[in-house]
Amino acid sequence: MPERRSSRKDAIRSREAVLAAADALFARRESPEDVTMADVAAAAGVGKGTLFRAFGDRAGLLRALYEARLEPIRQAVETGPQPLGPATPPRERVPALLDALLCFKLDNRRLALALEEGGGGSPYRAEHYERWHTLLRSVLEQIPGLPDSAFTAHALLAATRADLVEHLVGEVRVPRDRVRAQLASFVTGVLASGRLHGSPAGEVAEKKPSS
Amino acid sequence: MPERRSSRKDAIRSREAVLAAADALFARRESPEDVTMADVAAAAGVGKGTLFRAFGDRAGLLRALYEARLEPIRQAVETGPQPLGPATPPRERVPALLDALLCFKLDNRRLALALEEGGGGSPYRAEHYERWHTLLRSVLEQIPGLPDSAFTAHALLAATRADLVEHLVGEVRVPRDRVRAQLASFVTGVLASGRLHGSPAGEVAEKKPSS
DNA sequence: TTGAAAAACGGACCCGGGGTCCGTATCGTC
DNA sequence: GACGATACGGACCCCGGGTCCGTTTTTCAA
Repeated sequence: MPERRSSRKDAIRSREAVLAAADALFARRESPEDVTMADVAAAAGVGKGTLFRAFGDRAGLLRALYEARLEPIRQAVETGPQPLGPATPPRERVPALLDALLCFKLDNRRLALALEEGGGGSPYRAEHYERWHTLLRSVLEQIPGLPDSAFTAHALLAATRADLVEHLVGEVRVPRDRVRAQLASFVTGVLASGRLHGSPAGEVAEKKPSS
Repeated sequence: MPERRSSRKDAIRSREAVLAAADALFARRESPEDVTMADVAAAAGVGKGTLFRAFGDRAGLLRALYEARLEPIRQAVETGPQPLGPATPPRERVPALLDALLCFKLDNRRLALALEEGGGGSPYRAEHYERWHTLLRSVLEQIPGLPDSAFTAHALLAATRADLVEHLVGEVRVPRDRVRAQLASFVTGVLASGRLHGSPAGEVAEKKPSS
């Protein structure tokens, strides 16, 4: 599987060595922030210069790792069978998407954590977030009765934030399947609410904040 | 209002100078991470040593600022009148609480952002989060039909995350009241879903993740 | 095959920011 | 006013991300 065209083969080997080493390191170490770039370089048997030339900066490395790991799910979502694929009816697809995302973060806790917090500024500017949000939004839009699909998409995605997942699984020690069930239940609730009212909300109580 | 007992008055003056300076800086500067400790010290007319003795570390300063700002809301929630106070019926209090929190983050975007991301590890270990979560959880518990109040509380709080708020208001330029309305609507939906089923969810589709 | 230009390598180096240390200044008490 | 206790401040240390450049490897044309 030839990857980078017009790249020297030693460059490609380095790149892959780094990817593998970083993956291993993030999986092994407790906290993402004590995986240093020098560590990664050393573990990959490569100089720091090489590492930074290949990925630009720390965020670049994280992104590359993340995308690589996410690829199968992306495929399944874009062109796969039910319940992730495009042919799935919205009410079924939304929970499936969120469950898939949750599972991904459960399986790649440290990595997701590293990307979302250290990833150079807001996670909301990352294009992988953009992708999930756009997708989820458009699927939600096909469900009648939901108030604001853009915001709802944000809110649902927020329920799968890496640090929340880490907190639940790593600190509170909630078992994996329990978290999945809770999220599923929450999503169900949100979707079900659409059944009740045509277009709720609108006015909100008067409020005079301190500032 | 005498604050710290058994502290020398110059210490108190320094402490307050720092608090004020930091507050101003975080409000003025675009991104929280380009407010440096040295900046704060300089702006307060104080040495770095003083600053660190007073607050321990960066996270400590952020926490102190945050708590100070949050104090009025805390009061209103613990011993205040409706709709924030304890006498409010749950179905009404939950949206009020979340709206108050949202407003707070809208009014203190940079600060909340700084605390949540740079605040030394997971925001979920911070005791102010703990407080909100415990409170929200207990109020949710009084509403029959909601699946798992602990998780629901997390999920609702996640919808007010500082970086999401910042994204919506600062990037997408959604007007303040719109965001409030959207959140309100979302919360309404979540609460309403309890009306439908006694104890939903439970089983979740089989899934074999990559790892 | 070869030789030279292009591309990649690697680690010494730089820089900026969080946090510490300790000699000096201030406070508070007797 | 003198002395112990406390706070001050900024020079200093450390560590991690990112850069630079002399050296090595690859590639390709002659």
